[in-house]
Amino acid sequence: MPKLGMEPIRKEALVKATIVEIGRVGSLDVTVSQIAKRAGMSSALAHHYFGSKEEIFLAAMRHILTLYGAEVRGALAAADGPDARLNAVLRASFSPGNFRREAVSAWLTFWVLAQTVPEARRLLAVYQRRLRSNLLSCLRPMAGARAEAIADGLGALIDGLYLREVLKSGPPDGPSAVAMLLEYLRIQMKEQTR
Amino acid sequence: MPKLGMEPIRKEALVKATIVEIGRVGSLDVTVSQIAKRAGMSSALAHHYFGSKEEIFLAAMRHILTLYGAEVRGALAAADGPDARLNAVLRASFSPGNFRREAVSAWLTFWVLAQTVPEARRLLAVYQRRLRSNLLSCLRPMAGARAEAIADGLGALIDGLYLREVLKSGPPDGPSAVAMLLEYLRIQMKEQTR
DNA sequence: AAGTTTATTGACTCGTCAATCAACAAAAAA
DNA sequence: TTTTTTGTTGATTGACGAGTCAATAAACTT
Repeated sequence: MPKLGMEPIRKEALVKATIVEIGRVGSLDVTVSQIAKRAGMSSALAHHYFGSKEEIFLAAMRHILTLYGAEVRGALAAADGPDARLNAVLRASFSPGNFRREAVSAWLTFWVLAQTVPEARRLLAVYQRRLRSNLLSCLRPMAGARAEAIADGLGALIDGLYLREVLKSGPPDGPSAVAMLLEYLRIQMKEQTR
Repeated sequence: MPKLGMEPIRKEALVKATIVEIGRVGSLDVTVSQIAKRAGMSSALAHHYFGSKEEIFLAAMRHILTLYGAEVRGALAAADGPDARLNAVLRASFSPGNFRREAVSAWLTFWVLAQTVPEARRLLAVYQRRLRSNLLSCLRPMAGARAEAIADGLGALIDGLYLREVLKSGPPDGPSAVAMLLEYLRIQMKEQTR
């Protein structure tokens, strides 16, 4: 009973199933069959639409980055003024969604992928540039020439705090990570006035 | 021609070969045969001495952490006074050795492993505690009660900067990462005096 | 109605790999 | 010197997995 126009539906199902499966096993050691089964189709169909396992992973990575981008945009839209906007960007990186098992595994394994798969590296670079640009647009009004250095510091701190939160034992504590970021920002801004 | 007392020699060879192979492929997708071949023995012997692939990986992880620990200890021994000691600890995380392909892959894949393998998580926790304790012993004389917060910030910043250096395109720039850490430290210390 | 495109899968190929085992060799212990 | 322990590997097992393919069927085109 083949309905037409299945391609986007199947692809989306596969992408979501991929992320779930990566979260379930905690690595890229996921078979196309597992993914296809969770997405409710045969593995042959998965190959039909994506061609290879690597393409499936890259599509999943794009999806994760898209989700993150949407979250940031949403938070930014509701924020007024540089201060609130900066707050929104920082909080977005530590939202509950980013601490879900699937998201954590996705990020960690994508970092590994980025070592060797050029497209994965490119996608990661896109994300970092976007974060940096978001930070800069808030920081420039407040920090002027020092905005760049502060943005770089915040960016690295975000990644490091995220890594530590997700790998420590016990539940992650997003708010305390955000507090650390705000403290960093606070002393950087105080620095501003000599 | 079996010489006796081979066990430690074989194990060491396997551990080193494991790290090289992980660096070569950039992930844990390394076969026991590849490792054994590089270490100059049959895969059966690798299983004989380690029992399973996972045990080989954990031994490799212990080795990496041991190397790092030795590097820090060495740098600390040559440093006089809290300031110099702090400098030594920070620089040790961004030494050329830590930017070698094998070390990078090892750290990234161990982070992934730590999600699901308790022993890997434990080892990572040991490393983090040691780093924290090293930082604290330097910071307490300079920062008193604020030492803990500063140590946590430095720890996260180290991980985040490392991640960004190794995943960016182009060669990593250790000194600039260290400079960022020192800048963070500088403004934290300035904060000390209101 | 005939032909083309899209959807779909079961079966299969070809390869790989972790782990085991039997067997052999040499040193040490008895 | 017999026995035990230690070192070592080739061959094998048993399983799994990525990707292909032929075949089936529904929809759309002409």
